[in-house]
Amino acid sequence: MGKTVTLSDVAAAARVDLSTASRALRGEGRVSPATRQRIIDAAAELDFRPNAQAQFLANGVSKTVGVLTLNAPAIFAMPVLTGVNTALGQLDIATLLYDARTDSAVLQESVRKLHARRIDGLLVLGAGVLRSPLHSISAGFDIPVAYAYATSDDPKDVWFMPDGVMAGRMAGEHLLGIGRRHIAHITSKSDIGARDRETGLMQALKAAKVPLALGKPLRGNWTRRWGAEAATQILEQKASVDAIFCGNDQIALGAYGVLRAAGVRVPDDVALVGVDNWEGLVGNGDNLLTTIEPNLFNVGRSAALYLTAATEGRYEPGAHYEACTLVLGETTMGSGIRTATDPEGLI
Amino acid sequence: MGKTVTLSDVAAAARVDLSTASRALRGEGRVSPATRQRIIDAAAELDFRPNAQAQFLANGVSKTVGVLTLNAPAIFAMPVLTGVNTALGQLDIATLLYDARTDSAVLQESVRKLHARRIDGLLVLGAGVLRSPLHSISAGFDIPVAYAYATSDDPKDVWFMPDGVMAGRMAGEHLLGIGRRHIAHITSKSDIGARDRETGLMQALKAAKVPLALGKPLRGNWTRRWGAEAATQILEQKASVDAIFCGNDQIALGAYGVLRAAGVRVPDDVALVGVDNWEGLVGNGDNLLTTIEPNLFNVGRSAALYLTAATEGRYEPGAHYEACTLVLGETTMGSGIRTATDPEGLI
DNA sequence: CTGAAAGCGCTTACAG
DNA sequence: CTGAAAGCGCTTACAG
Repeated sequence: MGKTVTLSDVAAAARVDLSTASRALRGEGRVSPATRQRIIDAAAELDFRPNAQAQFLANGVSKTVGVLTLNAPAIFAMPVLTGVNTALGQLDIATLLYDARTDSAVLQESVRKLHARRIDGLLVLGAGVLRSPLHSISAGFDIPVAYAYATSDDPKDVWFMPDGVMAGRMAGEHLLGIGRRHIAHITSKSDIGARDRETGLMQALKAAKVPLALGKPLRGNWTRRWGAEAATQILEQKASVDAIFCGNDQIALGAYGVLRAAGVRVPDDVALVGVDNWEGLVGNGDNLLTTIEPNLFNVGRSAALYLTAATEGRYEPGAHYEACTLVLGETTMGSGIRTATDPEGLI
Repeated sequence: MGKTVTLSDVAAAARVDLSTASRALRGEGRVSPATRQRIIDAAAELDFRPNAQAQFLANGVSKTVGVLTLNAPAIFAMPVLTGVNTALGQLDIATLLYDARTDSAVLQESVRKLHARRIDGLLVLGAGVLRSPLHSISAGFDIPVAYAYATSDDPKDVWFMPDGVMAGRMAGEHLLGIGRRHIAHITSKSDIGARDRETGLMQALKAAKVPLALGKPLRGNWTRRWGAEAATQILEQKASVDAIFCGNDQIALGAYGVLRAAGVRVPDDVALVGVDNWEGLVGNGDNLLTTIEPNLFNVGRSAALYLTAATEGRYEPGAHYEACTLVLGETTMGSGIRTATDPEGLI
């Protein structure tokens, strides 16, 4: 392992000035084909790798994006962050994550550090609806700022979210598509995610001129327990329900348990759709639940790509909603969804 | 927004040479208290933030760690990566992620880029047992290398893993602790994770002089379906079993469904313990399953901290196992585990 | 204690 | 087409 080879070494080997070598290597400026080739050969010969730090300093960039978050290990933040990391890595851009928790002093200090590092862009991650302290962040930066898995009340901001309305619409259309006409909705109350999914469901029902079963959604919280309780209510009402769109997978699993225990066949009597697809990520291909995958990874990726392309003015401000995906499972498709290698359907 | 303020500006404002300013600001070298204070005041006044890129170049560091992985979005990789990001961010170190998938050419190119960037350390993430192509990576680097959620067959390597043996031991001790003496084990076959958990369970049983129920583990795969099938087998054998340690949560959930459907009370008749705690992360406090949390976030953090401290020689080579945590749930504690705010226990 | 100088490794006008 | 020079913004021996 000799010393690190530098541009001067290449220039010397090719018997040119290092400015000429610099030009040749990046294909700019007038350089005769002959000397260019000589320089390129010398670089290859010496296995020259230009010092990125030096280039950054000379170019005034850092190839680093700052990520500010209030709670990185949150389950919803991790896929977004992974999407950010992956997309930026493909562009040779590093990620500097500051987890500010709720401490405003830490946040201020983080912003200073990001400034010092001359970051090329700033991502604010998973803060829910944006509060003022975070909001003011963008003020001090003359670089692109985006919000991922967070929204803002300022229309000049740019943010990226999963498409909750689409999730609800897809769930509704799928249930209608398999012939269900008495579709109930169990969800959480007073939550923007819940509202969007409900809106989407209602769009689908309206388009098919099918009313919502029970007249209105059952609103509780996001837990499996609430799903069980709401399903129990539905059973007790002896309402005519042949499908339930559950606001998330936990609710769906809770409802599933109660329905099965009551001897209700799923999906034959009642079909079930959830949202989140955590089971799908973990479940080694179980495919129990039909669910809507919110593609959080893509939310992170889109936000990251925006940041790197923002200077080119290719993006509109405001909200960007990432498409979600329908994941089929037994709760709407029955055991037909099972894989050929494991056809017994033992669960 | 005027121009960016530089060290020269500070020096000029304090009427000293910039070399003096540099020394004063970082507290090194002989500088009289008076002029030092003058310089510090000037810096504060001008809101000086030293250009990190320039410092890196001068110091020959990058404050960037490279992360090489074969599949970043994998469910087990995300928490590890998040742990890495968070720990490094606290040290003002950026992360550059290259997701090489299985392409060896991409991998080689990634290594070149990491070299060019003069990364301060390299983390290989979640590759399972290390194969030769990845293994050779460390050869070209004269910086610390660590493996996170991956193992190596070279004892000179350093790697960080969740403690699978401890997971099995904790599960066993917990079941013994609540009075169970007929503990069965459902797990996956031919998997290093499965083997470690089994080893730990057997340690706990041996210490208590309690034999494994059924004589040996039921080995299948990691799916909920296998959990259901194995539980069915146990029921059919009419074996005397009052607890099952399941190799992961999916198996536990599959077994849970079958037991409940067969009228077996959980945990009164049969207690259940899983491993992974995904439900806990997602479940909004449902606490259905008693499970072992592998603390993957900590695995990532430890690997990251090793990388930054490696030069100080504070770490041993070889394996480092991160402690896991017992998460109590209804499947061993009954409804007593329920939160006070939601005591009905409807599921 | 303080300043003048060289250096980190590259880029980029500017002359020839 | 090519080279000599200044610059990116800091650090660090080396003199005084």
